[in-house]
Amino acid sequence: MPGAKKTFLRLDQKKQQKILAAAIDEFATWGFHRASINRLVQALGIAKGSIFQYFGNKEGLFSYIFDYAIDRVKVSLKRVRRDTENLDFYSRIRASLLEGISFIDRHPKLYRIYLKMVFQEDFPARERYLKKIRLFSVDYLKPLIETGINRGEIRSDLDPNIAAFMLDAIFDRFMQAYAVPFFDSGSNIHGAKHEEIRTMIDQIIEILKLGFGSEE
Amino acid sequence: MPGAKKTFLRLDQKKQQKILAAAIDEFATWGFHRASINRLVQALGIAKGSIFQYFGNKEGLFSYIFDYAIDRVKVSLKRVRRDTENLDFYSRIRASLLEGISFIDRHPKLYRIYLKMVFQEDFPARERYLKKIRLFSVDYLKPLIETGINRGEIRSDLDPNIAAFMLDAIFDRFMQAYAVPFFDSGSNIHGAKHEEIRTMIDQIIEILKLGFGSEE
Amino acid sequence: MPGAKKTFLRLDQKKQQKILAAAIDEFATWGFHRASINRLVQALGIAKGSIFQYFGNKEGLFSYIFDYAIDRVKVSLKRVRRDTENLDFYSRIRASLLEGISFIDRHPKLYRIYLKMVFQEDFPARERYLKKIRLFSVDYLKPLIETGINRGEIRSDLDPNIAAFMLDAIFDRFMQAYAVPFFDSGSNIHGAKHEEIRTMIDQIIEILKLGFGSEE
Amino acid sequence: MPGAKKTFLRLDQKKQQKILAAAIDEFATWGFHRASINRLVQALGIAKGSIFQYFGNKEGLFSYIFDYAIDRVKVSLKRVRRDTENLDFYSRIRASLLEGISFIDRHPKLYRIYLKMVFQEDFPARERYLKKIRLFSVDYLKPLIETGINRGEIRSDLDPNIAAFMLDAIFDRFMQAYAVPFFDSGSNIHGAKHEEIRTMIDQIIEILKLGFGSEE
DNA sequence: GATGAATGAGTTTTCATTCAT
DNA sequence: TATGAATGAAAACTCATTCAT
Repeated sequence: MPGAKKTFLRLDQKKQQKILAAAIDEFATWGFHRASINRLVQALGIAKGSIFQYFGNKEGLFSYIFDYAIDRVKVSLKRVRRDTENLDFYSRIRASLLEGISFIDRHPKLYRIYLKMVFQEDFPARERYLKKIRLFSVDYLKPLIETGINRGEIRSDLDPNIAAFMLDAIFDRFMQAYAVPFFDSGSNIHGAKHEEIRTMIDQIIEILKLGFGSEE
Repeated sequence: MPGAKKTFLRLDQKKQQKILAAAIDEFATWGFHRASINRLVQALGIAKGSIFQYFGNKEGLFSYIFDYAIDRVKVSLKRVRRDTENLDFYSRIRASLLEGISFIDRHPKLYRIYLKMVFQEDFPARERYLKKIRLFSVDYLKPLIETGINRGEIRSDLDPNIAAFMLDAIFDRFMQAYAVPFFDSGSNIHGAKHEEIRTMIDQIIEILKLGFGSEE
Repeated sequence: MPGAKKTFLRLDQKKQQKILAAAIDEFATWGFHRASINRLVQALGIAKGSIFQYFGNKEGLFSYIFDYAIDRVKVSLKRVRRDTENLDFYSRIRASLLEGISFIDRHPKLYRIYLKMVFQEDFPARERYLKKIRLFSVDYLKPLIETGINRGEIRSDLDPNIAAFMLDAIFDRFMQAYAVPFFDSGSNIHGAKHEEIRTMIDQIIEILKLGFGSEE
Repeated sequence: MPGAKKTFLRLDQKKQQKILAAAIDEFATWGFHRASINRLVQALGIAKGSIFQYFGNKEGLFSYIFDYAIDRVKVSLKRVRRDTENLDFYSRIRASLLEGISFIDRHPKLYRIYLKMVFQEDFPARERYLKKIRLFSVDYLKPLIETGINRGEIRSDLDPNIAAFMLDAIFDRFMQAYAVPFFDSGSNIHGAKHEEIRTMIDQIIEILKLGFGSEE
């Protein structure tokens, strides 16, 4: 049911973009429940009724935003996969991590929406959204791992599911640490120069190599 | 300023416990902003004004709950540290991870409150709360790592800060994955039998050993 | 910021008038702080939210009422000034006093709002409102006095500022005495027949003539 | 009914004074309705129930404060009357005005309570309080005027009631202007050096002499 | 198709007063 | 006599949604 209505899609691109940007702003700043349609239309200078005509209700609007975000990620990772086809497993993971933080840099608000969605359990239709992400994560990592095993870069006694979980966990936590200003110093990585982050990633890759790959 | 007033602390233990439990329930279910004092007093069968006499305002109530949660964690980890004093570094990390998921089993609501707090950036006085946690995490991990280095269980060329970050990240992500019903299957670990989790932890420990310790 | 929103100004005149009247009633009866939006919308038979859509908040509503009152006074005094252009100074003051009590007769509630505003020091944005009045009082009295001095009706050694203060004081206190049911009898003037008030004014004017004008 | 109960009067003087001072503070700052018993007992560090045992209810407390204020004024003016017995009428009025502003300097809070009481018409039992003041004002001014007429300092064709009204008006307005920070500059007298105020008073006295006394 | 006025249940917070201890 | 916990009505304000124009 939710999502964009034809009325929205018939608008000219410029207006669609404007509404999209403002809605992303609102949800990223306030989360779903505290986001205010009042404030949104105020900022946009359009009628309140229009939003409901375009998206049905608040959730419809959010749903559209979320699908848009997923699309951005998909496009982004597809490019990495294609560009790294000939590299070894660890280089591909490394490239993916770099792409992850690059994505946050380019779309910080989209990532914040995602984070809020994951941890605010009372989100409407939260499970449907999460399923989309899960499928997507598996879709992306599983082939990488399998190719790695086939090529002998990962020891064959490692359960691919466990490997996927670990990679997903590292991925996720690394991005969280990068996006959320969690710590002021010490173990914090946000604000660190990209060089330092690259060093961190290299260390992680090193550990993965030792842990995943050391067979002989 | 916020926290429990004398008024609350003077109540008999039974009533205090009842209110504490109901408030934890409310915040864990709804997060801070969507939690409703109306609903809370309804559930408790007491007057609305009483809550404000006990805690000053909504934030005061939350603050009290949060401090209570931190105390639980402290007690919990202090025990682990004491009980594992004579074990090697990796065994201690392993014990800490096990204690972490045990804590979630015993206090699932407290952990959910914590998660929401971390990712809802518009939380009132969020930074004050986060500082408490950060200090605490550093207080706990740093000595463990240093002892490990001194004992030669961790290679000396590893930056203790990086090590702390990685451990904190693994810790945190593992607990998140355990607490949040993120995935329905596959790489999900929530709902997995404790046996399987133990196996996962063992694998992680193995990787850490290889990554942190392999010096010679 | 505060004042009427477009939403209010777009309503049809009849409804605007009805709301205006009811709000004046509420503020005149209860003052700012004790005025109740609940009671107001109850009396009007409209939804509570509407008032906030019209005026933003309670202060916005008050602000609108106050500006309306100032406008009434301005119109009223402008007329006096124009109608008495050719009269001498003392006749003009006399006419102004008469207009003052006539204004109270026509708009008793507006005057009561004004009085409460002046003496309730914790009023929000009280200073902004008072500034409006002060400017207005000076704007009105100063030219009158200067013209009087130029025409030789006021002795030239009288400080115009002192004269303005005295006139303003007499003006103000006279109107207060007229509007506020201060005394039940004796020195009270409220409820006195207009004839008697005219006599009082004449005596005051006589004193002013002797005090301000006796030069030779 | 309202006023202080025996329970209050039996307290030792120090505690009575402390409560009196705190209550004056509260009422002067917030007016009657916005004054908070909660805040008062908080500031005093005594039990909330005590206030109700001492004064019955909020109005009883206010009533006691108000009576206390009237007493202060009475004592103050009685002294002026006695000290100026042998002076002429105008000197006595002059001395009274000076005593008025001196009273405000010594008891600014009491005067603020009075002002709020006069203009907040929904005050409980407001009329009873006002009657006290009226009687008092008449009691003070009438004898002064009559003595002045008898001594030939005031022309005999002046209605003593009108004279009393005018004096009361000037008195009152002058004190209001002194107490309330009404104007920022120009015609404002608050904050003016006492010297300047003395000059103002002298001019007013001069006008009164011309207006009241010029008989021959 | 666009508008925006109307709605009313919801929110947190304050407060004078009562009364059992 | 003193205490202070309990009360609940009242306050200002927000908001997603509806629907007549």
